[in-house]
Amino acid sequence: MHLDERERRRELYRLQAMLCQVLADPTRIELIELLGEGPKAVKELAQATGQRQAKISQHLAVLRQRGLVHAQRVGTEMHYSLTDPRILEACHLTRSLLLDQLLRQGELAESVLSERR
Amino acid sequence: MHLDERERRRELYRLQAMLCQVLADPTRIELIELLGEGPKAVKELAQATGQRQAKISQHLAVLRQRGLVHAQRVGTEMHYSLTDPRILEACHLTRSLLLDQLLRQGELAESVLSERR
DNA sequence: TTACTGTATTCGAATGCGCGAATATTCTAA
DNA sequence: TTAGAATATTCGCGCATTCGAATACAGTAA
Repeated sequence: MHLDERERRRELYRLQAMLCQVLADPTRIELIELLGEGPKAVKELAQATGQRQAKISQHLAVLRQRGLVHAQRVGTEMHYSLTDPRILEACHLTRSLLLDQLLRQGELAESVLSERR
Repeated sequence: MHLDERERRRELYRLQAMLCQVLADPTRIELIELLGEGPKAVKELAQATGQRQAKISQHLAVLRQRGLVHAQRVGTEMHYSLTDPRILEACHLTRSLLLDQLLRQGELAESVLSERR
């Protein structure tokens, strides 16, 4: 199957969108952050996030299917870890982008307020 | 309204997820890439992507509402531009992450194939 | 004014996602 | 083998998202 240049770029954008979709959930972001500290069992993750185990497993399944995390059996537990530290980097970059946005909005709000004084 | 530490972190993750959600669409990624080259009119963007104008406007509206792009009237046209070059950076980082993943999968496929020889 | 170009919005249908609840699976220890 | 702990999966509902089609709106030029 041969794709021309535009189709190849489109396909890449499609895959990239799927990757971003995985990052587009607060629970999954939290899981990635926690796994950034090192491998953890499902139970630990459930405890740390305060979420029900089934929910955590569901989100871990998504991360697993997309190849962002790796699971390993240790006795009766499953230990999850990030497959690539750059996943954490990507999270941090989008977060700093977000913080800048919030900051700018804050400044905007302040300047609007100061104009009214 | 006072939030404790955990709630504040949760709220941040929620906002970050919303930001990622915006990046989780192939058309929007393409628009961001195009706007990375400089400001462009809606018509240009529609042409460059080969998508219908209404669709482009819809996606631009999403980007606008989330503060990723800025719109400016120029005569009868609307010129869109990125509000922050780091948006492009974020796109590029997730893309390189994706490419690494694809590469690794490719290597895996190759090693599986070579084992069977 | 009218006509035209460029852009935005609305609507409805189809699809996809996240969640809780319930259930299944897998491993270990007795 | 049975019991129990840890984890995974399935199902169904409510909600959000995307798209095309149609329509509305804004600015310009005649």
